[in-house]
Amino acid sequence: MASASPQREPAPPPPLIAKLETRVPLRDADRRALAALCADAREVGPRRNLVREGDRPDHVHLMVEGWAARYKLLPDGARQITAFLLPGDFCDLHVTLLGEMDHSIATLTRAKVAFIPRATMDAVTGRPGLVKAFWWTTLVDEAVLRAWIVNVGRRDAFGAVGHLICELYVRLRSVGLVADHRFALPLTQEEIADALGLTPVHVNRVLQRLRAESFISFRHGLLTIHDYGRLERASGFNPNYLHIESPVEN
Amino acid sequence: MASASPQREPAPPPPLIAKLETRVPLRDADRRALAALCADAREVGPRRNLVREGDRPDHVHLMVEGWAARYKLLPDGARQITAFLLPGDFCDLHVTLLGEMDHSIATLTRAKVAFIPRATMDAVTGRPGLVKAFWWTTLVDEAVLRAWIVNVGRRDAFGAVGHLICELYVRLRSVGLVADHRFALPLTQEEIADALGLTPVHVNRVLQRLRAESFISFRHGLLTIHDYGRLERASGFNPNYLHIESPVEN
DNA sequence: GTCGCTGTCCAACATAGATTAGAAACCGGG
DNA sequence: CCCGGTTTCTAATCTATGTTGGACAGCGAC
Repeated sequence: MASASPQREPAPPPPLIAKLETRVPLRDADRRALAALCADAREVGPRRNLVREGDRPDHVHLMVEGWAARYKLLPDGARQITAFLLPGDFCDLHVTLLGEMDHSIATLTRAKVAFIPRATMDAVTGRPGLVKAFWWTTLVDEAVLRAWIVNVGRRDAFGAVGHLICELYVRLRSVGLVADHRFALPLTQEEIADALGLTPVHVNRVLQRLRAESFISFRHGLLTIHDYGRLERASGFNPNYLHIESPVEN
Repeated sequence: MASASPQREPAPPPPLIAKLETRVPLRDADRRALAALCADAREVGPRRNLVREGDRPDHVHLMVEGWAARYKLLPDGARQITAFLLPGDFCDLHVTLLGEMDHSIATLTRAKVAFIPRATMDAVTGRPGLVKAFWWTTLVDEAVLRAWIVNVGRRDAFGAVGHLICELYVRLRSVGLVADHRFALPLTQEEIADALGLTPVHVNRVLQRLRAESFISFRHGLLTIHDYGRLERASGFNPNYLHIESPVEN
């Protein structure tokens, strides 16, 4: 299968650049350096490991298209997903400075992933403008992690699922992947469960309820939010932690 | 009360420098710049807010002595602690690049905190060696957050408490705050509960069990681990995510 | 020494969510 | 169009953890 989804845009600026530019000003040279990073992206099938805990990968992975997840496995086989990686997200900027991977990363859907040699990465990291830009993305990632801890630790299942949906909605919208209040959510109920520390059957119950009370509809991987404000309130979502601030009316 | 705890060391190198130096080589000039940051530290009482969600603080806070916590409040008043801040930890490096605080920070014990003006911070951040060093700390913080998500999401209360104890043990040891297998743990059972998404009464139950099965003893804010290996195994703790690697035999 | 506060501990009871098992719907491939 | 593997959905049962309420211990202030 060469061409994948029915709706597809030419998207001249790679999502990474688009994302960085919403917040950090980039020079032309920087922009070119970044574009080069995204150049050589490989197709990867769904449910493929990109790196595994314990690896010391010699290159950094960058999502160009499709979804991936960061996860940890427990001795008893349980899995906890700690992040969903969307187009424009680095998978493992860490390896630049940290040694060994402390978690694994796998694609969820078929995806396009850029494999960036460590050396190239170091070169880019040499540019003062770009270290800052990358540091910024790291800080936002951190903020998302904090929000997830709250989600898992103190919200009930209903609130947690609602909150996750709101987050994905805002993040995807900021990358232009939301049309109206509808977006592709290629997640299995089990994957949602693993992200929220729940059981697939309980996620199912919650999803039923979200539908029954007409917050959302979700079929065939397409999710529609019927009343965003109501969902936001019901799940105590506050987008401030995503630091998208001024959507930069460009 | 002027002098607090019985055991206290002169500790000429501020914990921040000690911490950074375990991993990133620093130049003399860098070291001096860092020392300057720690210079003007103020005493702060216990349970004082340093910053609150929504603030746009004009300076960065750095823990020099004592404990603090990062937390979020939910609409229903529940609290989730997302990090414990120990000596040498920055509280809010974020504000350098992110705008508004998306969470609050409060001291837990009486503490010494350096208030670093944003301008000073920017100057320091200008040094290539130091941006990297700071970026490294951010990456480790991130790794800790991921471990916490697993803790809260997929471990049962017993495992979670055990895991937290192991983490604090290793982190404190790396800063020289552990003698034998005993260290000061100035946390209330309620604070532990708020960190793990549990209830104070259930934390109490778990603590009882940890004592009954002689994993630890914990009285008067002093915690002793009786068999570290066993506790590590029982709680599925793997220190790899702290990236302390070579404990730098100095 | 007593008061008042905070933190620990304890017990009885309630419930959100886990577990297990299986039926139905869906999907890609031959 | 059928087949085997996934994913979704349901129902019945069980359990870890939450809730409430109250006793007790430690400790600083007076």
